[in-house]
Amino acid sequence: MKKNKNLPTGESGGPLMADVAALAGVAISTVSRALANPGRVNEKTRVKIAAAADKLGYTPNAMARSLRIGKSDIIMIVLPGSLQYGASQIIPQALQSINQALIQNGYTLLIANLDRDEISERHVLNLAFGGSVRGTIILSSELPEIGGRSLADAGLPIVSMLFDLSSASIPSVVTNDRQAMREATGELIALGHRSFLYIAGPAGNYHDVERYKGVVDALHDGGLTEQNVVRSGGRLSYQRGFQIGIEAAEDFDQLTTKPTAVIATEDDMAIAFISRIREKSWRVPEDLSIIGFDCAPVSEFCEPPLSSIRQPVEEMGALAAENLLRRLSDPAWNIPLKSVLPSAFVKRRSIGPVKAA
Amino acid sequence: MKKNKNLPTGESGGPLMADVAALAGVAISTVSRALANPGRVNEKTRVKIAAAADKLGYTPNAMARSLRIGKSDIIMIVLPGSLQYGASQIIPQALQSINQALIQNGYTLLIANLDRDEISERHVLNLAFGGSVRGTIILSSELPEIGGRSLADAGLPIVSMLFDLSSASIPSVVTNDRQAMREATGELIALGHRSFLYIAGPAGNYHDVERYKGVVDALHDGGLTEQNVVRSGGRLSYQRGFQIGIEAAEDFDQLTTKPTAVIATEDDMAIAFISRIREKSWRVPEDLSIIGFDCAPVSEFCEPPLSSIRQPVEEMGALAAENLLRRLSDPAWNIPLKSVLPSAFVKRRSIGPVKAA
DNA sequence: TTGTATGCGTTATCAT
DNA sequence: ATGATAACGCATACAA
Repeated sequence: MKKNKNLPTGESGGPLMADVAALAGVAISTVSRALANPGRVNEKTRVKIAAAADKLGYTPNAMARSLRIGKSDIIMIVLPGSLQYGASQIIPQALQSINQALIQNGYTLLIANLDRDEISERHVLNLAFGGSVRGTIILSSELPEIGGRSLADAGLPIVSMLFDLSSASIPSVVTNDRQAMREATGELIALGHRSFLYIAGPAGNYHDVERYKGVVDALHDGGLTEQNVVRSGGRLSYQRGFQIGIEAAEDFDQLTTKPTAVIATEDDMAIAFISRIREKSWRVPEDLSIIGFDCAPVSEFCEPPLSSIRQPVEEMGALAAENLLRRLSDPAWNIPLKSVLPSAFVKRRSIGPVKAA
Repeated sequence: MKKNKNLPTGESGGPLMADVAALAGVAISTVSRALANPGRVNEKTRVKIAAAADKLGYTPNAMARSLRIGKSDIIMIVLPGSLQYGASQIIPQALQSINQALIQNGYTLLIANLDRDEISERHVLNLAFGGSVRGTIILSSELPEIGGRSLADAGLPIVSMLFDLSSASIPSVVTNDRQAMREATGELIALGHRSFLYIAGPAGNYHDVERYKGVVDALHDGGLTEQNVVRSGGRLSYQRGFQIGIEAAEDFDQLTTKPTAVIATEDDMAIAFISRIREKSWRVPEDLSIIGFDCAPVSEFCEPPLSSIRQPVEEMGALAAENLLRRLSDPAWNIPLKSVLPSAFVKRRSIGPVKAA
């Protein structure tokens, strides 16, 4: 293993292509071909080179290769914030399926920002504009944008997931939040509920907006209006789902006429709400029906098991990754601007008929 | 913005240092200096160059830079498997704090694997040996190792976190699992419990082994022996924590003499166990006391709120990152082989005095 | 202080 | 089918 002498600094390097070439007794360019286009080299020399490479434990330098060919194999994932979405696990689940698709095609996953502060934003843009990255999957309603640079202008293929960014011309893979919530709320109405508490996510957040629209749709379906719903929350981010639920329970406590059903934008809120409301001797679902959203893994082990809406997270992740990969291998192909995969209501014991007055 | 003509393929490139140099009317090397060592260039030219760079929206090519200086700013994280550790969120929490420390120092976080299959292992090793990566943080008891290559031999600084790999000479940041579990079990003994069900993690897993040792320590402290504990589980990975809890509840059902306290290696197991056992009309803590481990965010909203052990995850992540960064900036510095940050027992309503017989 | 020239490790073009 | 050589974009030793 020849050491390269002029290494400016840092850890010592491993064997180079030149070392393999020397050992195999061929030119560097032949080694390059043998490794990349095995078909365009004599089988005998190919074997010889492969043996040499193996013996030396040669691993190609990815950066040199990327620099030369003008593209890398790194896919950047831009997250909306923390991975710690309480119990919901939506983001980790999404990452899981994305990663699987990427890695099987030889790509590498770079997590760009778990926080959403300025230093992280700048970081994202440097990566995007700095040539290190081949494409981007974004899970956020806002594109990183700072100092006149926007992620959209980095010349990289972008796909969005979970958030509908199609209006910004970014191909998006989403679920039918609105319709799913409409159906779920419909179930409550069918059970006789006429008065609701809606526990909201962050004000203006895409999911909160869509899901609340679904609630209103259902109200209209049932001949009701927004008058029938009281909103709570809207001040904190999804990362603080439990806290939102706690505050909603306090709000509920203040209400003079109590709703008979509670609809949370997300499971964490519902879970914390139930916990607090039960401490005040409210029974679920006898006194109060409650539904969440996301079908957090823990939701079926709650007391009572939480009715919720299951998103096809893995399918969305896989499709988003698939779309990006196809676009990368065929720049002429246009990713569908919007793909919608359906969610499903999962009925559990947290809802029941409205209490007879 | 001059287009570079010979781009082999792919997305069009942005402005280069040469473009900035041309616009500013200086040599490329001067631009390089102005951007990297602002001190070693005339202030006037520096301003001129900065203006030109800004106007063109210049972002340095990270790969070219890395190739030239022989080191990258990418830190690779090797995970034990899925991010979806049920509700515990330990891994995501760790990632969060690591990322924060890294990004503030100009480093980038690369998630090497979300699964732990062969293709991922190979991927990890290619990254490590391929020069793309500067250092590694591993959260796993097993070093990627395949085809004669081991992550340990990549010539990269490695730090471990959550898992004690100090016996393999890898600097590790861990918590005192054993002692923490000893204290928690001691609490149960102090409450009068003499007969236990231990819900085990994966057989041979570092955390399971350590924590169980702590249980045994406590038994001895109290003049008891392993005879006083029945083990359940040990067949599934932590990713299936809920499933382990379900099966433990079934095991419990079969026992002729019932333990009065249950100790789970991890919260998910405890949560699922409680859910199932309550369905069979067991009351917690009146009939049965239960503790978990990790203090999952959701644990305080369980019914009843779950007693558990809180690990200083963020502190561990920060320290691991800090150690790695210090090592990178000072190769002569030796990272402490083992750092132990203490966990703390959090007492909640899931435990109580043993029922009078 | 600034410019010139060389090389990082690889791929691709062009001869042979 | 293979080899010599020039680039990819940047940083640095050295010369001016």
